[in-house]
Amino acid sequence: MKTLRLTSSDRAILLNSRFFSRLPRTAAEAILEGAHVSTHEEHDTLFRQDDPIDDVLVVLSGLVRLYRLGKDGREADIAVFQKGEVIGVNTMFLDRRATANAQAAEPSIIARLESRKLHQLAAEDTGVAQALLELLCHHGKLTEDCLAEDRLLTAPQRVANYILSHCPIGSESFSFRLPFQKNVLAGKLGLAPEALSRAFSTLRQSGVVVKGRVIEIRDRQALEQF
Amino acid sequence: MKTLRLTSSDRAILLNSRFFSRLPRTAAEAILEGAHVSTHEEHDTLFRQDDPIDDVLVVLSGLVRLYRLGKDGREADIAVFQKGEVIGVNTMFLDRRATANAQAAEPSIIARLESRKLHQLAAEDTGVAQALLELLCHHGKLTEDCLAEDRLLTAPQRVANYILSHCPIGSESFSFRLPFQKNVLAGKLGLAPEALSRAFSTLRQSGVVVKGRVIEIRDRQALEQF
DNA sequence: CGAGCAATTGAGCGGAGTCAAGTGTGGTGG
DNA sequence: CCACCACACTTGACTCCGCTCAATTGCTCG
Repeated sequence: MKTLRLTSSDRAILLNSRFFSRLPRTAAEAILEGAHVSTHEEHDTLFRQDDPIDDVLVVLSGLVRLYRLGKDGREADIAVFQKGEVIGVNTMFLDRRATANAQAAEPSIIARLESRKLHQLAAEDTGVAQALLELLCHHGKLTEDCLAEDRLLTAPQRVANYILSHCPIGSESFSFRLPFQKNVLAGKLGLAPEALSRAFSTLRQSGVVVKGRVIEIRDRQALEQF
Repeated sequence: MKTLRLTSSDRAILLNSRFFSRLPRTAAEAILEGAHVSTHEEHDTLFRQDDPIDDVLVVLSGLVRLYRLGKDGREADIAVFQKGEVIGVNTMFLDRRATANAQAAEPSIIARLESRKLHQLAAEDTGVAQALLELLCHHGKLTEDCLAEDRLLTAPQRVANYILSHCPIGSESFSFRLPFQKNVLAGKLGLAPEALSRAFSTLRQSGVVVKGRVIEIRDRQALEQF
């Protein structure tokens, strides 16, 4: 892992991200001041549970998996972060220690912002605080969604849900490309890879065709009531 | 449900709560200005998913269950709130609509704060924003814990965990009283009531004795490695 | 063309949900 | 004071979903 300064395209990605776009311009500039970039190969560990954390991470490209370890070594995914998403804001306001492990699930490029500085900016500028509040609420809702899905839905239902969440409203049939390996999707949905595979099989009879990473939906209705 | 003004003991409970105690004094006073109180019987619904939400709720006494409904009518608990805990901050920064249902799981007294006002205070005073940030991070972590436990632990392990989380560190044997009905605990742990019952049975062989709502632990070691 | 990894499929098992019956307990009223 | 009822909880029997392990297929890239 090498650490470098930001290129101008890095800056562009950051400034267009959901989080930065809600940030006051001056604050955004200030944070970019001390920012660095690191590159990682697939399976690189970014940090481990209980590690002290000094940076907030932003995915510039690639994919980061956040997971916890069970006593037996099994892994449970908490979240998966894609381009433009922010990791580690939680810890900034807790005890500054990671609550989970983070691992690159693809070759990835990561921006590192000084969390001290961000914290300080939030304490000076309510605009920054506001952006952080919205970010946290959004994350919170996603985690709650995940928890509810785990408890209410079967594997095929979860997968159907996931597919529908990628469907533009109003379209009856459509197709899209999975943004990552099926392995990762399985983790994100709280399933073993085999279970995901079987779920796709089951959904075939509802008009879902899977070829490689491309998902094709023929009958949206059938999916919705699954 | 009747709505009243705050009594002085209500104010005391609020001001001692985790959230208010982190709030600047003037802001706390300002919020209490427009606050009201409502009382609810067991099973009363406080709000439903997708309801527009104008108030942030604080539990003064009793218990509030937050849950989502599956298509088949099954319920999945997202969180359970006890005295002093705050409900509905998330929605304040999203679309102001409830992401779940809330129900009194006991006869309960609830304080209602104007979320508009709280939101405005957060936009003026970074101290308020800071308190909200900490609150959200704390909630976020709890939800993540929950998700990870669901995915990593069996029913007896979850129960063992719950018991240990109520154990003062360093004590080898101890006992405590469940703060609510087993029914509610089951929901909180994502279990059917029967599964909770069976889990307690299993844990008996590790030195857990359950009598009514009182849990007694004889051998902490045994629990920890369950 | 072959090596290696991703994904699928099959067989078997175990955990937890469901339904149904039983046990206990606290509260009410005779 | 006791009988009875209501309700929380427990226990049993059964089913089913999803995990595990293992074998196979299919891809991708050297």
